[in-house]
Amino acid sequence: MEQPRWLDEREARVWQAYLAVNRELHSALERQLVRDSGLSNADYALLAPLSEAADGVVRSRELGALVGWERSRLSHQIGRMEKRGLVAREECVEDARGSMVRLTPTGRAAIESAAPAHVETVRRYVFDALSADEVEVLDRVFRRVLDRIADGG
Amino acid sequence: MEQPRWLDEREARVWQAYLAVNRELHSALERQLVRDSGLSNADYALLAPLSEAADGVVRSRELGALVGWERSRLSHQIGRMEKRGLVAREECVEDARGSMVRLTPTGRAAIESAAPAHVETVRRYVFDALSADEVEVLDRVFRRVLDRIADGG
DNA sequence: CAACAATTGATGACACGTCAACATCTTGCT
DNA sequence: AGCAAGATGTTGACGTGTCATCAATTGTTG
Repeated sequence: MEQPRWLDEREARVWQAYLAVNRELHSALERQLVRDSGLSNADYALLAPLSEAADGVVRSRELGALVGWERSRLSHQIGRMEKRGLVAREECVEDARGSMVRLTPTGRAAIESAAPAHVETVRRYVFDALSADEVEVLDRVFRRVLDRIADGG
Repeated sequence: MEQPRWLDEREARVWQAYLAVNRELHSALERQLVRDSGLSNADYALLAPLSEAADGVVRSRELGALVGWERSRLSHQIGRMEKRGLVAREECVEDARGSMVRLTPTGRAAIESAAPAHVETVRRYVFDALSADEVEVLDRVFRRVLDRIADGG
């Protein structure tokens, strides 16, 4: 690392604002979810793709890919949700290493009851504040940043 | 909750992209920090404002305000950093309830050695990918979202 | 000043996330 | 077939984040 290329004033402000949005949005959504339906952001992240799958059954590996989580994180979260009866683990027929995750009736009821208020909250805090042009800029920008991170180091 | 106003296709895509940026950026930065300097994002978040304060001493309450953390989170993190010798707690003279946080020489060495590579990583993943116009849009958008969340409910 | 309220910080319990290590199974190579 | 390499999932340890609660102190108000 030679001469560090520091952030200029505007960049530093935007970076701090990004960190703040992260923090505040995450905790606002978590509070709303827990209060209105007893689900956490982590619960919701898994229940959403499960509820969209045929029969509410998804292979663990694929569920991980859908939400972008590592195996260990996924396994721990599924374990916690299993204890509360939101999902159930089943053996995988095609691949004896694998494990299937099944959405229980309790889990389906939970996500269906949570979704409207959750989406409404996202809309209220985020999309109601944005013009169509701004949404388009965000789309491009987020995708570009993701590409950069994926392109390694 | 009457008719839920669902997100349209583009909004849903952008929301997923936002969640992915969060996830990937946070973990990429964490990995870089831990690898190159043994600090976590949480460590860095506290060391940065401490290193900019006169004498490296900040009252706990104010440090919390600077980084936007709740008291409990701050107290736990300071405790962990104190164990590793990065900061030290001292009594507060003006207010016997309070507690002062002091950056130790070890802590200062850590943040000064970590900062250049960390900033370089933020620049590489984020700001090098953005035009000046896009940075300006992000500035406005982030601020508007923060205002909405702060305006309660 | 006394009583009540608010602020500040610490703590324990528990949820969440990451890493390294492990067991098990599948795949690919020879 | 047989073996090495990779894939899949789980586990334990530990760092991180939130909530409820507590103790101590300060602020406010009658």
